[in-house]
Amino acid sequence: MGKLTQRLGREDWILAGFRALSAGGVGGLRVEAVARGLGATKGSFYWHFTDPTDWRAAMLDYWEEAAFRGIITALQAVPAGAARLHALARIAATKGHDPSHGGTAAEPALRDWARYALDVADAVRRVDTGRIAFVAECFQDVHADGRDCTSHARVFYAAYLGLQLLQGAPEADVSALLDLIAVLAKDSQPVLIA
Amino acid sequence: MGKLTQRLGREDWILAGFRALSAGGVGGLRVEAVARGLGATKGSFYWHFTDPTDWRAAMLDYWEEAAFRGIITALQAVPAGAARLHALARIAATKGHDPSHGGTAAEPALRDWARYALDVADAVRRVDTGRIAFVAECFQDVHADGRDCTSHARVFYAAYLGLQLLQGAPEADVSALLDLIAVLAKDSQPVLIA
DNA sequence: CTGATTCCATACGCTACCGTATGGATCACA
DNA sequence: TGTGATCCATACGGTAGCGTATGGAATCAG
Repeated sequence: MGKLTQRLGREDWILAGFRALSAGGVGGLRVEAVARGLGATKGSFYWHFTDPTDWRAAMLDYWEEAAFRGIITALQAVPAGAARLHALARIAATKGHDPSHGGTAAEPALRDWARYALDVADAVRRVDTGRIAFVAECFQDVHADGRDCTSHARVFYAAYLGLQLLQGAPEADVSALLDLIAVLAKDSQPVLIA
Repeated sequence: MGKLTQRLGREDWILAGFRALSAGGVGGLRVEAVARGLGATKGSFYWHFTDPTDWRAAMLDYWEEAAFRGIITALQAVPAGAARLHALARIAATKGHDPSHGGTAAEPALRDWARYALDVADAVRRVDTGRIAFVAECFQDVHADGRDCTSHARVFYAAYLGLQLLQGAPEADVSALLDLIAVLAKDSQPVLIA
């Protein structure tokens, strides 16, 4: 979590913001409430941030960086091809449930937040397209011909998001995603984009 | 929308609640703010409801009924089999975008609300399992053998939810879902639930 | 140790919302 | 038209959060 110092930094407030976000949604991002959770007062807050708006912007920057790095760099270690896709399925279905890192646990709430704030929507869109592009590369590594796998990747990523929403058992989600990979990879026809 | 009367009924407040929910999320469900939107004051509210809690419970009942009826009764008219699955894909990818009915437009916000309120989570879970069961029936009609299609249905429904989250072009979503149906229906192996 | 800088608690006025109480407006119906 | 029931606006006190101002504590440089 935060450092062991008594004095707080911007990052402490940002991480506390993610905790509040995942616990209470966008409505939980209140200065004085989070301050109580940190054992501080808003005097600290208004030292590190000019506004709650400033705070939220900092959270957004932090998340966009972490969300993109998170899943993808973890997979760079796995050799390309089918193995990487399988690892992706396993990570995707399990990572959402660990509350360690603020950013990933708060992602559903952030996604809802995106519906009311334009800048949040932009950040989410950038992360999504980046992830989909990466998944498309994974599918292309499997097929080894030059075709476009964006549509497959998009459906797979959508299924991942949806399963996360359905809050089912992680093992069942893993097998469902693995099955979906198998079924999509077996499909030899390029997808028509009508 | 509401009736043309000046006096409001419970349903007017419920529908206004859905409008506020989809416009501003759970944080938008404030009595006095919604009252202003209705050209009324909270005097009316506290006549029809004892609490904001009472209000939200009524909204939840209303939604659970409408959300279950909505997609499914629209499909009972279509003959069973592949045609029904295709119609489902088309409805699923387009219905989310029309703001006519409060309940369907507010569904994403309601889904987020479910993360913080237990009763909302229960209602959403009931609707989801009902819809998945219906989709499973559709897949079974296609295969015409007795196998369990719940896993396929779950993945398809998850993809539908995810695509809705991704906010892409409706036509692209339709084709993606149709493609997914084709690919899933082609799959002759029953899915292993590991 | 001392001065300067960094960081934060406290106090204050302001706004928005909640919940209740009460009187008045409007409608149904005879 | 009158009368009871239905519906609602207004007014009030209470709570919670925002933003600022100000003094003081913690920390670091020298």
